[in-house]
Amino acid sequence: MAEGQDSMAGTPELDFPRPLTTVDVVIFAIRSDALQVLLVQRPKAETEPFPGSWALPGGFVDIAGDRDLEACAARKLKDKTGVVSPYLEQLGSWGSASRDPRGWSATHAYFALLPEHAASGALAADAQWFAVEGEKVRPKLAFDHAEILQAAVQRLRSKVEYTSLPAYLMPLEFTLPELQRTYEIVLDRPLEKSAFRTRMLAADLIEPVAKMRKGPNRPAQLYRLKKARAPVFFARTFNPPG
Amino acid sequence: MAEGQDSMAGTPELDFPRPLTTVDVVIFAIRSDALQVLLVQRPKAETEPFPGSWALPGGFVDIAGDRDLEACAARKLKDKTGVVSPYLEQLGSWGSASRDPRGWSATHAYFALLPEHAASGALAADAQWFAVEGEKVRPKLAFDHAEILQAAVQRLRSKVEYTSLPAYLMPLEFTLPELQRTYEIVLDRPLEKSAFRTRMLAADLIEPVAKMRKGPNRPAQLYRLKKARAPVFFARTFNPPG
DNA sequence: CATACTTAGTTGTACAGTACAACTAACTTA
DNA sequence: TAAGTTAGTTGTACTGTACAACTAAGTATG
Repeated sequence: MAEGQDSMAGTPELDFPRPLTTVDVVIFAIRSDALQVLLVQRPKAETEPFPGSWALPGGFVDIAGDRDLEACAARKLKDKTGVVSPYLEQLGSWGSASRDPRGWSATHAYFALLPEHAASGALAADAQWFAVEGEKVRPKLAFDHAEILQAAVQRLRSKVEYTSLPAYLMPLEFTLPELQRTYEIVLDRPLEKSAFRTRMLAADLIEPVAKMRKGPNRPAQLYRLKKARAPVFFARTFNPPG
Repeated sequence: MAEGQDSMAGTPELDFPRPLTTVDVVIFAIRSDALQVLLVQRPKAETEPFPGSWALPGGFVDIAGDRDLEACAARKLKDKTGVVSPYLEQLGSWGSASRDPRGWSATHAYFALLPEHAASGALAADAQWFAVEGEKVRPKLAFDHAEILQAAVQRLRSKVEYTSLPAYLMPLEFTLPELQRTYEIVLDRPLEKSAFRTRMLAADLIEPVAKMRKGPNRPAQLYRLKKARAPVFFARTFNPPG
């Protein structure tokens, strides 16, 4: 990067205007059999940009308190949901002169996956879950957050095609049909049962626990994630294109 | 993100310290039958951080001149290589209190793919190509640029497994064996000839031109990219894992 | 208590795309 | 004309999925 390269050689000049720097987090969970995302309502004071609008949780980097960007994202996540260490992945950054009325700003966007039980915990007062419909949510979002959300949904859907990411949306113990249902909700299309089972069991990702999920019909084997598993990558996508 | 959420409600306070904001570009090309990356030497003045070290091309965002982050990355690329619109993709961002001795800083990293002829053009005086060895280069890099380079190489290798990205490293006209060689250089492993040809020809990515590449042995069919082709995604990786 | 219903899980065949290997084709050089 | 090299094709095997029919195990209902 050569920080300082743009300034006078030999006399680094750091005294120029800097962009605003923020971090935003797209927090996903499966709730009510649907993919949902957590939004916060912006303060209603007219001095604020987009007063009263819904927005992604986030805010300025605190250069005194935040060690790095990921710690900043984790802090915002914890502030809004109380959740401490879920799946957290960097999504990308958006920066331009026009995205914030207060001036040139750049945001570092992350996305997080929460299991349902974590998503049902104590929310911040200004936070609320919204169903993802297509690649959008109902309310009009502040800033360029609709674009960021769209990128997050696309990234999630794309990775779900060939990774075990949805495992992070599951409770500690779950059945294979439940995991398949989560895949189907995220991908918004049905998957084939036997191929799904074969793939998941071959992936060395989950292990059976000595319990069954009882229900109104045949009980299902319960599984849990093998400990400390990074997401698994599959060599193929699910339904071949064309 | 709710920019401003961290400040007092009703009285947005923008008068707090902001991180330094930079953009860095990892510029790849195939040169001398190897994957190479463009580095620049930092000014030698002792007032600069990492004086004389090699670093990724980049620098501060110019909030007066740069419309957005990508325009800023394109500007840095053009400054160093003269190249105007190659393949340019966002890689990620790195930000922490410690990565720059001048204070809390965040960089937005991009990576670019250049065809060899573009990479051989007029370089900036402080710029030079280095072979990528493994996921590193020989010289010790300034800041956290070794880490950024490593992420770029990993991203490139990973995407090459299932996309047509290497097409952007090729000249306007090329043969299938040449394209395969480019894949092999990036992946650092040999690929199977017939499967490679089948995949590429089935991808509707390239079209033959009415010319042959002459050489000391059997001539090869020349192809070119179909116009305005976004990268193609394949449903499988090349060599199945395991 | 038998039967229907529902969901869990298995089995078998077909198919697509690649791996692997052997082959043919076209050119140069000696 | 023969040898060497690279381009390009062909055929068989294999892997993982698609598709569909099947069996298994429970509940609900008469």
